[in-house]
Amino acid sequence: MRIGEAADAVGMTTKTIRFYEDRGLLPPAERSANGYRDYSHDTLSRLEFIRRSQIAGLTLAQIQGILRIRDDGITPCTHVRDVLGKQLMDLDRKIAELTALRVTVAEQYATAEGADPQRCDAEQICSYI
Amino acid sequence: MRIGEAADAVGMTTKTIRFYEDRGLLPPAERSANGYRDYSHDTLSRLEFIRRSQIAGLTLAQIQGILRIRDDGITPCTHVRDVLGKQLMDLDRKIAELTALRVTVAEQYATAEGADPQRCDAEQICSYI
DNA sequence: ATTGACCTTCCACCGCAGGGGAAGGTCAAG
DNA sequence: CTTGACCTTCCCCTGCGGTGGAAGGTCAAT
Repeated sequence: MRIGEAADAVGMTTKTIRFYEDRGLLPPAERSANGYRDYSHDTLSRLEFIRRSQIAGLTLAQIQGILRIRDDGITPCTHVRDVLGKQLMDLDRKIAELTALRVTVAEQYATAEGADPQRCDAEQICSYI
Repeated sequence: MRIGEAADAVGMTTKTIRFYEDRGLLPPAERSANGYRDYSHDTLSRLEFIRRSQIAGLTLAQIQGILRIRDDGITPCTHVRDVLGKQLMDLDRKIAELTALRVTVAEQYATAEGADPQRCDAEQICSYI
């Protein structure tokens, strides 16, 4: 199947598929006699794996790491578990950071809500921030 | 004061200060006879305002919007309140997204933790994701 | 007179995940 | 035999917030 059909099948653009090949997430594509990329069903499941991984918030570099292990003929289970564990820690850290930031901004917003614009000091641009 | 002293005073690099001038967050700097930028205390408080705003997670574009209003001689209080309100909503949305993602990843991690690598199917690359 | 620490402008680059569009080749249908 | 829909490679652009470095000017101290 040609690249456009593959793209339609997995809901990506042809640009994205070529980009993944360029980045090494896909092996160099087979070519038809006319030079067009020719994809098999294997590529589709690989693309779908990439999409599922992205939904889990993994970066292309992390996904590539998993694919490389699979391509070496090794089951990537252990590595995947580690990557997911790291992703959990990253998410916890980000959520904690944003939650702390939310507290700060909520205080500033509360101040700005019930404040007197007269007291706004040009010297420091804005007294709420 | 020269740009290096200003940078030291507020804990930024000279590169960053020139970048802010280029982006319009600072007015074109006064120049000494030798062409060096010459900063007054006003610029320092402006730079400190930028820093405080960044700590609140505002983008340079949002900060610029506030500064522009102040530069027009208007107290930016109302605008600041709106920006902070939008920032609160953005934070809530991001926290909700990350929390939902965390649930998904935690499930995948739990599966990967107690799973049998024998059942790992090469067809779909990895059965946990 | 020269060294070293500043300063100036300008252009390019980082990560991240692609998108835009030009210039040209290929193929089936009308 | 031309039109239109594909495909190819190529390089540049996006947003975000800067950072790096080259080539050159300035100034105080030695």
